[in-house]
Amino acid sequence: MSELPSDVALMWRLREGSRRGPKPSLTVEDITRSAIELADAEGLAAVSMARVAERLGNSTMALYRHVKSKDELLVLMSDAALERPEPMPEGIDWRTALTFWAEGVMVAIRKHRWYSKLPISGPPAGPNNLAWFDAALGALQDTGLPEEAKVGVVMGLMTYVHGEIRLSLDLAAGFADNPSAFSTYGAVLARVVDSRQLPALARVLDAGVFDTVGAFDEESDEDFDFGLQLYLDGVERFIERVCQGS
Amino acid sequence: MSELPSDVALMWRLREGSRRGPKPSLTVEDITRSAIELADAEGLAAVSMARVAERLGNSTMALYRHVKSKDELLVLMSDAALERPEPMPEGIDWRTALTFWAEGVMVAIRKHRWYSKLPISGPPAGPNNLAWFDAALGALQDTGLPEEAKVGVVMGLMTYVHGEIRLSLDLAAGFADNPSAFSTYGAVLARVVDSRQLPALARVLDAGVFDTVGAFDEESDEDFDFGLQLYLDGVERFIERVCQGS
DNA sequence: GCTAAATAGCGTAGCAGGTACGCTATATGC
DNA sequence: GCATATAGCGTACCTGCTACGCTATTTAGC
Repeated sequence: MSELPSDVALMWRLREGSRRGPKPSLTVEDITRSAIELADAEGLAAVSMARVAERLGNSTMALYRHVKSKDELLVLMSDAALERPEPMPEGIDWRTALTFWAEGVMVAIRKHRWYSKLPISGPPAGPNNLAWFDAALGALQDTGLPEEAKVGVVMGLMTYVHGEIRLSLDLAAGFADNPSAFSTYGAVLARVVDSRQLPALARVLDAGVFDTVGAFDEESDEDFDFGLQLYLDGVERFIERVCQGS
Repeated sequence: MSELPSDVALMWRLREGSRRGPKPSLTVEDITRSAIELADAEGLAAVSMARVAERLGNSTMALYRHVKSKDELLVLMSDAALERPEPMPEGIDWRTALTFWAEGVMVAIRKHRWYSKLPISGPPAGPNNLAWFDAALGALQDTGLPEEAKVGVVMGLMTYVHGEIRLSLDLAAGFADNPSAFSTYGAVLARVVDSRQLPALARVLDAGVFDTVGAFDEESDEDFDFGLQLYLDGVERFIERVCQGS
């Protein structure tokens, strides 16, 4: 019966109603929602305690009655920003299900482009994060993998998916800041790459692979799907290997 | 002959020596090295322009003669912190080579635990980053994949590797901050997970998978290798498919 | 009801960090 | 030598997080 960490208690709304004192004019949910709206509109850098309070018509310090610190607020945002996953379609195989899941993650996070800039503070513990975790584990239900292997597969998948999203969002942000740095990427590399020192890269440049980077598109899921399918091919082989006896 | 971005020019040391004025008492390299040492010793949060300048026996504002902004300094750090990759052993197959490469990345980044907290500002453009990129492309030399496919494979691999490292370092940092939050992770989940709402996760808990999370170890490469091998299995299948004619 | 205790909101202030600006000293090109 | 470009730096401004203490408000316990 140890104490739960305060952020976990807040995310699961476990504070028991204490009675005495004035009625709160704010709730943690209001604060979190307001911070998320602000981040959506102006980016994570615009989220300061002062700006959030201003939006709510309160003073900066009022927030600290509901939230221990700004870091705690960021943790709350990171769970609240993810909506619940859509329920999986019935009767699909694990591979279709994980692809469906991965695209759901991508769609959910793309609604909040600051998401992947949040610091990771610990393993997933909020209700929405755990719901996504559960959904991915559920997709592996019929594979016969042992539970521990399912966790390994899902953790690797999460790492890949979050990493890919982070990369594409950060590149998109960089592109928005400074489009010319991208359209000239091929040219910059050509200026700087010595084919004696970086021969493999020079071959790629010669093949013109980076000449079209100017056509950079945040919404392009090509790279995302490509890497995802590679990983899932690996999972397929792993399942065959582990479950060959059954 | 357009201008190179100033951070790229700095990383490749392309500033041409201009003559007039006092001799600089500082170089960009000094500043970068000093910032890296400070981050190694006290974390990225300790890296302020003031602290870096103090280490160098200069005033804060002196740094701005060499570096446009703190963000630019971070970009310089992100390239300088990676050493050059060790040369690949001769005569190994692509899979051994990429595993060797991935472990090299992990070792290199683990020397600078703040690395994965850096914001991503654009595609790799510094000499060290490009050297690593080249090394991974070189590992696929004999596969017969077209250049564009190599790039896709390597990008996916980088995403996975960096993501996994980021996750493990951030979790390790969280663990150092607050070990009890980790040793009680299983217990927290048990308190909070309802087996009706999150059935797959509940099964994992029942199987006791999270009971040993207390034995959290930053150095454990198990998860890293597991996911890596899954991905490489996928690459293997991809190569077979694409190159079946040859 | 009445009182004591707990609590919400908030004003103030301290501290840290990034950086614009302008001054001074110094080295070089002409 | 003199004009000019540049290195270093002191000052000052702004933004951001948050500790502290005051006041007003509500309720538990009597």
